[in-house]
Order: sequence, then C-alpha cells, then structure tokens
Amino acid sequence: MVTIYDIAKQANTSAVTVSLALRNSKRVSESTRQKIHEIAREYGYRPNPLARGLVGAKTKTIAFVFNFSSNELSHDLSYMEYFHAIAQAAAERGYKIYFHSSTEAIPIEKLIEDISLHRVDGMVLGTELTDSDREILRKTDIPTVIVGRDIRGKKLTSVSTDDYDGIRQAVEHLLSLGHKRIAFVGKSSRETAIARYESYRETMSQAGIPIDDELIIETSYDMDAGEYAGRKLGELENPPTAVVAASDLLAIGIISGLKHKGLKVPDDVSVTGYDNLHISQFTVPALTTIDLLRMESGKIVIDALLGLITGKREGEKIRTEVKLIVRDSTRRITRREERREKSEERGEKRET
Amino acid sequence: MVTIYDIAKQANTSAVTVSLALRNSKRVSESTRQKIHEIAREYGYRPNPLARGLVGAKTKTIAFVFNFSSNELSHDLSYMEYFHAIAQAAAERGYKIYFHSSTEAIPIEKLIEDISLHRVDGMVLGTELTDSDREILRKTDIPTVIVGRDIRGKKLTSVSTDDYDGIRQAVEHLLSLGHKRIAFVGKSSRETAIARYESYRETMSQAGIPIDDELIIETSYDMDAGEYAGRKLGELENPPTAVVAASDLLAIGIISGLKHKGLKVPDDVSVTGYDNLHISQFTVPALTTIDLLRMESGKIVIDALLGLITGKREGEKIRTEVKLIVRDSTRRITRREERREKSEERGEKRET
DNA sequence: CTGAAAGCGCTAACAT
DNA sequence: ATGTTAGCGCTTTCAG
Repeated sequence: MVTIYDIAKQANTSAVTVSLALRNSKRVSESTRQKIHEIAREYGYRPNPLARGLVGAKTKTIAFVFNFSSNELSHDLSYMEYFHAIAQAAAERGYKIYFHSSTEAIPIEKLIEDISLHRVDGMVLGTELTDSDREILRKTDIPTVIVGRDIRGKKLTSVSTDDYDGIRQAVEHLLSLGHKRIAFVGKSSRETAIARYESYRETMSQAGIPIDDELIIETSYDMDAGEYAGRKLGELENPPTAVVAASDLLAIGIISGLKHKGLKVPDDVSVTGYDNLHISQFTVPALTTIDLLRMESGKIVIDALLGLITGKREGEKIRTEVKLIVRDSTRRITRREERREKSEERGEKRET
Repeated sequence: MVTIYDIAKQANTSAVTVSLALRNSKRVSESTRQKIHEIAREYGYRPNPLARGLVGAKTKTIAFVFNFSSNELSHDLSYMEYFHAIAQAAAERGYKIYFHSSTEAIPIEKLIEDISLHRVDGMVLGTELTDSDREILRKTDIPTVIVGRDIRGKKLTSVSTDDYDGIRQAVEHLLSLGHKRIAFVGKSSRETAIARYESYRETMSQAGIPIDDELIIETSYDMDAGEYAGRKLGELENPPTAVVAASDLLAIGIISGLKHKGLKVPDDVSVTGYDNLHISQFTVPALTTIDLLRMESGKIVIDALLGLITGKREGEKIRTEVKLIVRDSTRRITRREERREKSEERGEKRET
C-alpha cells in the first residue's frame, strides 16, 4: 500500500506537503503541487479513508438507512427503485455508500451512534420515525436527508414527492373520463399515506362529488392488500366505476381482486396506480399511474445532502414533482357502467 | 466518545488489557475481564471500526457489489430481492455493509483496491465477470462470495441457484400437462443464462421431443424483451402451446405480448417464469414459476463468507435448491391447442 | 497475567 | 512555502 510518506520520499518533501498538495491546498506552490500529483498518479496512490476518518476529516462516504421490513414489502419495490436512483447519484458524485438495512425499526439514537463511529459525511434515511426520533434528528449535526417525511432541522432536509398533487392528477384524470363513483384504496395513518387520502377527498369535493364511505378502503400498500380490496369493492351492491390506488402494487392487486369478482379492468372499472414502478408498464393492462421521477429525485436528494455537508445549504423541505402517465388501466366511462352506477342492482358478473 | 483508555482508567488497568478483555482473550483473568465488560457496558463503549481497520484488525464489515445497470433492469428485481435477503442475513450476524453500486461494470482490480482500503472483512459480489476478473478473483485473498457464477478459489466461494434443475422442473411440469410444442425464451450468452437453456434442450430431448428452432428466442431477461418475444411467438404460423421463460419479468412481458396477438394465457398458451419475484403471485394470471428460496440462499451466502473469513471453510461451489411453484399461468393442454399444434393454419386470433 | 512502546495513514496546529 | 510534532483509537509485539 502506497502512503503519503512514499510519495513524500519520492518528491523530496514531507508528508504534510503531500497531504496538502493532494487536497489542492493553496499553501503549496504550484510546481510542487503538480509534481506531487504526478507522482501520486504514477504510484497509484489512494488515500486511506479509514485513516482520514480517524482524524476527523471527510470520508466521502454517506450512510444509507432504509428499512425494508419483510412484512411491509409493500413499499419495498418503490423504495428499492428509489434506493437505486440515489445510490447511482451518489456514485456519480464520487461518494461511497455505507448501508444499513434492518428488519426492525431502528432507534435513531443507536443509528447515529453507529454511524458516527463510521465517520460518514452524511446520511440518507428512508425509515419510519417515532416522535422521539424526530426530536433527536432535528438536533443532530450530522448532515441528513430523509425521504418521504415532513420535517426539517439545521442539518436536516426532507425530500418528498408531491403526493397531494399526484393524487389530484389521478382523480382529475378519472373525472375527465366521466367517472364519478371513484373509490380510494390505501387510506392509512402512515405519514406517506395521509396526503394521498386528503388529496382524494378534497379533489372529489372540489368537483362537487359526495364521498361514499364504502368506497374508501383503509389498508397497507402491498399487493395482498390490493387483492383483498379489489374483491371487497367487487362485491359491493354498487361497485365503483373507477379506483384510485395509493400504490402500484395495490393497483395490481386490485385489478386481480376485481377480476376474481367478474369485473374487468378497464372495461368495467378503471384503476390508477401510484409510483410508476418499472414493472407497471408491463402489467396487463398496463397501469395508468403517477410517475415519481425517481432518477431526478435521487439527484435532488444527493445534491441537497452535499449542500448540507459543505455548508452551502441549510436544512429545507423539498417537494419533488410527479407526473401522470396514462396507460391502459383507465378509460372513458361506458354506458353500462353509468347504468350500473345509477341502479342498485347487483352487477352482472362474468367468469374469467 | 468513550475509548478503551477511559475504560482502562476506570478499571485501574491499561488500554491493552481492556482491548484484550473486550475481545475475550484468555490472557486476561476472569475477574478483570468481567469488571471491564461491566464498565464498558455502563459507559456505552463501542469500538471504533475505523481505528480497528487502521491497524489491520477485523472490522465486522463486508462489501456488497451488485451492478444494477440501468439498461439491464432485467435482473434487477431479482437481484434486488436477493440483495435484500443477503443484507438481512448479514445484519442478523452483526455485520455491517459497505455498498458499491455502479452503472458500469467495474474492473475487479479497481474494486478490490478500493475495498481493501476500507478494510472490509470480506465481500459479496453479484456482478458480471470478465476473464481477467476471474483470474484476479481466484488469486485474491479477500474472502469473497460471488452469486450466480461458476468459479471458486482459495478464498472464493460461488453460490448459484440450481438453474439446471429449475428449468428441468418447469419443462417437466409443462410436459406433464400434455404440452409438447414448448418454446424457450431467454437464450443468451450470459453465464447465468446458459444452464437454463441447456436444461431446456436436454429435458426436451430426454422426453423425445425434437426442438423447433423457431421456438427458441434469444434475448435479454427484461420485460420489454418478453413483450417482443411474446408478439413474435404469437405471430408464428404455428405458435407454441407453452412457453418456458428464463425470468419472471420475461414471462410477464411474454404474456402481454401474446395477448396483443390474440393469444390468452393460460387458455391458449401456458407460460412459466423463473425467479418467483414477490410480484409474480399477483400478476394476472398469477405466474407458475421457479422459486429461488432467496432467504435461505441469503443465509447460505453469508455463512459461506463468514466461514471464509474465519478460515473455517475453504472456497467452494455451492448450488442452492430451487422449487417449482404452480399457479395460474399454466394449465393442461386443450383440444383446441392440440389441434392448432398439428395444423399449419394460422391460429384464429381474437381481440382483447 | 499484565503493561509499555510502537505504529496503522492521515491531518491540524504550531513552528520555521 | 514547507516541515515538525502530536495524536485520532486501536492492536500487536515484546518485556516484565
């Protein structure tokens, strides 16, 4: 392993000068700076991040903490794609990743302890937060970006997708296709779920449509739950003509569930998803959904974090754009659906 | 930050003794060992992994290198699920993860350099390998486990799913349902693809069925490719009655592609996938596929790696079990299909 | 069974 | 503009 001492010897100078020169300090003359850089390249010198970290310098490493809990595989796909996008953005900017995964929710305190031991320059969180976690996070001075939470602090920035706008776009799309009896699947007390549900309610009421509580389904975001919700909606005396799902996974489940009850998508019912997973363009039917622009968003996350690290930016709340993608799971309301909507008769179910 | 010196002071002993005691060396008397442990716990002492790494000791950290290339999102879902499983197994055993992701293939040489700088105890690879990569890897003395490759070395173990067996199970399942005209989608020169294709050929010929080359489709593993392959098969004068796909993503694409050509799954064509992604149980129809038993496999990977790290095991080649999961995308061949199979007439296509 | 000394590779403070 | 000294927290000789 080649160290700054080796370089120093070759350059007839001291380790300090080498260290300084390599970090392009202006305390070193241009000529020696160049010479040192050249020798370093020649020798294939690479700074030891451990040694750097030990003396408290920057390590060019950031910690990632996402909890992919097994039970709630729900969001995982979306998180995983997001994780990937952020990881890529970090790599592009020369940052290494120190990754924490865990099944259980980790107390933030433990986490910070562990992370500060590794002397990362900052961290990206994608975990659930308790109240005390928030308290601690707000005060921490480790530059932190958290995704999908509504919070900020001196060194804490949150980046969230604009879910309120997303669901509004979905509902308005359905409205524009003539649907009125629109169900919402995915109400929940989880923080990421709240804006979606509220947006649904408000957009509906702004359109002057009363909300039928039997069309609101409280559930987690995974496919199993969607399947169940789809069946439940399909069994209704008067099923919806359209469904807004709070996630793509839910939507896929819902389509399957509806089908089991003899309702076809989009023929009998239109369904919108949320996330635009890579897979959603290939489901049958391809999903009309809300794109989270993850690659963009990943860059935004990393840039915000680097801003925090360098001190060029303060903690902020960032909301990223989302975009409706129209595919095949939604269509203009049909006569039959309208009739069904009016009547109280049980819809004619066909077998698959 | 509490160090061994703090503990030493409290315990009226030296840092060395503390260091030794904390690692349960038998060079320390039982009484002092206990006292030191107690004080350490009380003070919330946590060893600094950087300092440990700097002196060349174990860091309880392993590197993960998976390349989720954007273009070949193909395998990503499968890899991501696998990644998750391994990460969890590592966490359960108290290992931290240092994560490398990159869009491009990384020259192994660079990688090892970078990784050894971080003094990880070992690494888990899930990347493509060039010949020179193999050369280097076989010689490296960093304990390494690589997934999905056929290679081993002194400190290098490979863990692969038994794909030959997997495809055999899929083909035999189709055979048992009366299918004979079975297509294979996903032939490719990629290492993970070879066994699957060969297994298909051999299982078919063992069943005495000649292979029709127009039923073999050479392609990558992603959904787009599947969609295309499905259309191509659907356009054939004499389409297959069943399709073996080399990945679930392919299968999902194929089902969609076939549908566009008026062929329904499983009514007109049976399709098997490969991977058993979480999502595959919820597609319509739910996929008959090969389960990779990833959680098991993740543990096998980590245990093999720990074996290498502790020197208790040598490099080996491990093949993990896979298991057929029968769902709704396959069914017994129908009269109509049989007729179609015999005739040369173009199949009657219906609209969706 | 325990301790003193040395050093891993680097950087920050304090000289020169 | 450059060099010297010291120390980050830990472990590994080597001596008692």
